[in-house]
Amino acid sequence: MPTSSSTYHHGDLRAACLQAALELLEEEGASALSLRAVARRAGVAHSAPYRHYADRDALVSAVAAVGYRELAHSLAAAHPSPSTHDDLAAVAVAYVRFALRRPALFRVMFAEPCDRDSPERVAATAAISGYVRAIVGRCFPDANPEAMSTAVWALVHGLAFLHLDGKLDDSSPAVVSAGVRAAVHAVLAASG
Amino acid sequence: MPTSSSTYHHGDLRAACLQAALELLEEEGASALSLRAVARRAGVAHSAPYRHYADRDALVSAVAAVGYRELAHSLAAAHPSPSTHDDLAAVAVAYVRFALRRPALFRVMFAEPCDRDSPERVAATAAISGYVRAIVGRCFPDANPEAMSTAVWALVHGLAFLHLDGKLDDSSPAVVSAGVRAAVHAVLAASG
DNA sequence: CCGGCCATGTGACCACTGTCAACATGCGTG
DNA sequence: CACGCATGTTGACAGTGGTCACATGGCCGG
Repeated sequence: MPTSSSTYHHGDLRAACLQAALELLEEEGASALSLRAVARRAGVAHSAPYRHYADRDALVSAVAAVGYRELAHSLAAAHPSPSTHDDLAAVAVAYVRFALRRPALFRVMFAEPCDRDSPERVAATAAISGYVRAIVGRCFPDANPEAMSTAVWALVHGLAFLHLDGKLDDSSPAVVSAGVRAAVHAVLAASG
Repeated sequence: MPTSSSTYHHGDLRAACLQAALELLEEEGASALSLRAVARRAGVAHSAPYRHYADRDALVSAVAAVGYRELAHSLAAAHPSPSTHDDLAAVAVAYVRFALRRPALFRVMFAEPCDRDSPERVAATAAISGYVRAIVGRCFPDANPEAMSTAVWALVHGLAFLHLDGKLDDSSPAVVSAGVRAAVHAVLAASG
């Protein structure tokens, strides 16, 4: 049945499913992310993925974990060790652009009533949380680290979601970047 | 077939569907919000709702719209016309608590790849946006209104989502309120 | 007062999904 | 070399969104 030179056993179906899921998400959107579609794309029977993922949520969690890693990567690429307001704004822009570049993935990461206990997920979010805290420590040495980290992550995360939902102007990457930068600077300048 | 004293024609199935959808969301969670479940609860055939809502998304949009109205109500109840940082923090707390009190509804409002063009939705979000802008005008008369409004909404919205996703401590309402207040004050105090 | 129109509700139907259980295969190990 | 067990397959079931032709009966014109 399989198309070509294929053994009965796939080899690494677990990874293939993950790959297929990411591709589907990118190409067809979140609604196309079904276990059966994943199986089709991987060229296996519709129930084969169950050998590797207990249920749909398990697959989705694995996809989300990949997303967290890629997000962390994008942020790190924006600035190696942000220490000024401008650096912070640059990271914020990277965060929002990631969300707009991979909207379906971003939604899977945050918008699903997530399985908080998935170890992959908690590890990944802990990594992001730690990254934010390190930035805050450098940018705002006098602030309460806990509260300020929360606020910064929330601000950036909120910007991403509002853009994603079309609540803010997202007509071009340039205007998005400018808007994010302006928002970050506005809130940091406002003590009055 | 209908259970009791019922006419063939329901009377106001449109409203009944909406009501049923809200109840389902509250009682069973987002995954239980199906058109068929709505129809069952309203006591009509599974295809009846299609007379009033073109498809599932249309129903969901209507649900989201009532969510927006209720959110606006909760915010207004928190403080009639906020004008200090503390007032603002109180509104932020109300926003986050709304999200935690009605998590499924909140997700429907923001996490679905929304149908941006639904007139009900754009009107509702415009209302919230205007409300935020009015607050910002009073609290931060010197700030850029556009950028500052965006930032404030994003901050509060992000706080809500991070709590909802279990990324922040949400063990009790008191600690949530304290955390939100601390975050808002931290970011507004940080100019350095 | 009555007959018919048409919005509204019905039931059968399709394609699709998640999930399960019984079965087939063949790789790794003894 | 043969056998076990992880891996993949087949087939089935219930539930879902969505469409269609058809039934019903409230309301309006005559």
